This record gives sequence, C-alpha cells and structure tokens, in this order.
Amino acid sequence: MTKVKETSVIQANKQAAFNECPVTYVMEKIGGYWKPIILFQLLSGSKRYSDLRKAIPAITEKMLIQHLKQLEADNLVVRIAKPVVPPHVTYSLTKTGANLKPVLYAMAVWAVSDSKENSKVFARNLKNFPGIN
Amino acid sequence: MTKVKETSVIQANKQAAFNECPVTYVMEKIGGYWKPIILFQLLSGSKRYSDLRKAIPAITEKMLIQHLKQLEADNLVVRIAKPVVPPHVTYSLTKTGANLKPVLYAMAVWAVSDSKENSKVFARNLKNFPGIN
DNA sequence: CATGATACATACTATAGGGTAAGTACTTGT
DNA sequence: ACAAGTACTTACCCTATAGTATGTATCATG
Repeated sequence: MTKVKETSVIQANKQAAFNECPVTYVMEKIGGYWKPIILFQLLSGSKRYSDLRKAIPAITEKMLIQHLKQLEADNLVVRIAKPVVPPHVTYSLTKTGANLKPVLYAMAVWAVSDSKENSKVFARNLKNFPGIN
Repeated sequence: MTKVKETSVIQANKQAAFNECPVTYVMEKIGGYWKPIILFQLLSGSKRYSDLRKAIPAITEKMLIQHLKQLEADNLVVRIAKPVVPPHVTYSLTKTGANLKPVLYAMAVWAVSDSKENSKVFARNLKNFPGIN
C-alpha cells in the first residue's frame, strides 16, 4: 500500500495540518482522484467489489482496493465477505461515512454554481486539456 | 509554477474526474496542504502578503505565492497591489471564494464529530506521527 | 553606500501517490 | 486439464507537487 517515509518534512506538515485544520482532516480522508467517486457510488447503497469496478470502468483494480482499504481503515466503509467460492464481498458506508453526505452535497452545490458563473475556469481547463498544443 | 506534462494518464484521469465529479472539482481548487489554511485566514478578512506569512509560520514563501496565484487564477481570491515602495499587496476572498464558507464549515463539523467518535483515527495518527518508531 | 523591508521568482531536489502489468487462490463448468 | 470468474496482491515505473536555497527590484534611511 505504497509505503510512507517516516522522516520527511512533507509528512510532518501534513500531520500538523491534519491535527489543526479540520478541512485538511477531511481531505486526507476523501481526497485523491478516486475516493469521492467511490463514496458517491456507495451513497446509493452497498455494492459488490465487482459492481464497483463496473460502475467505475476507468479505475484500476489496484486503485480500487487500495482506496477501499483506506476508507475501511478510516472507518468510512465496511467490508462484508461471505465465505464462499468464488468470493462474495460487499462494501457499504458506515454511519460516519454516510454522515459525509451533507459535506459532499455542499461541495457539489458550490461546484455547480462556480462553474456556471466563472468562465476563467474553462479557459484553464482548455489550457490543461491533454492532447492539445 | 511547476509545469504540467500535457500527455499523462494521471492528467487525463484528473480531467475526467474534474469534468464529471463535482467533489473532485472542488478539491482541485481547495486541495493541497496549504490552500484550506490560506482560505481560512482570508475568511476573517483581507490580509497583506506579509500578514499571511506571519499567520502561517510553517509555510514557505514559494508555497504561499504559488497557492495564492492559483487561488487567484481560480477566481477565489483577489490581489490588490498599491503601487508604492516597499510594495503593499493585499489578498481577499472573492464572492465565489466567500461562498465556500458553508462548504468549509460542513467539513469542519464532520471532522469534529468524526474525530470524537472514531478512535481508530487517533491510532493511525499516532502510527504516522513523525519521530516515533 | 550598504542595509532593511516587501513581494515575489527560480533552479534544484525529494517524495507521495497514481499507473502498468502480471500473478495468486479456489472452485465450477466443458 | 484447462479456462473462467472473483477478489485481491505485488513489483516496478512515472509524474505532480512539496521543500530548500538563493536571487531580484525598488526606495528610504542611517
């Protein structure tokens, strides 16, 4: 799960921000490219591992379990495995995970209003668009 | 301002998530270690560059302007420079930036409740704490 | 005439985290 | 005996982003 160096300024800063800034705390848990997308999928109910894969075709299996494990460690999702063969594993939100709903909703609301009223965004989008220039 | 490679899978994925996932959209704008902290400082009113530096002692000047420039490009903060010597520059939130307040507040609320009811968090904190082990 | 204050800029290094590709275990179906 | 399905694991590479260190312009003041 991609080891972390114990001695590094960047980790120390992260830790400091993590301890002091609640926003950083939240982003440590739902940040990254895939976590919000996974959480979004689970907001609509518990899903099997393979269902998540199908629902998010672009994600690699490594990223998927890696983030699921992290979310589990952070107590945002629960893993339930039936001891059968072939394996049957479902993931669902914990209460804490479900409590994120208003947060995600607030973010979505802001995102929509911002992308409407802010045209500079699109300029920057285009500038960074891969495969152009 | 740390150039970005045009052709990279990670950029493409970012772009895709950016276009489709509003949460990712928001996190592209307020993510990173320092942005939330800077925004928090500006929530209480406009500040000079040097005041921000003093308010956030751990930040390096490079990180500070880099993020201020990004926030400005994203239309979350405005830069006002008085043409005097020595320079006098103040930063403040735009309307869009100020609209983030409920989002940041929702995150903070969740963070507090989560860190109270979730003891695993502190275990993980301690495990990652720099200078131990 | 050198120093200090302010608001940056820039070259280089380090690291966290994402991406690719391939392998594992176990059993049922052909 | 071999492929197929499920839920992972592991080894290796690449890139985005943070950190370090130093430099720049302008003017007032001692």
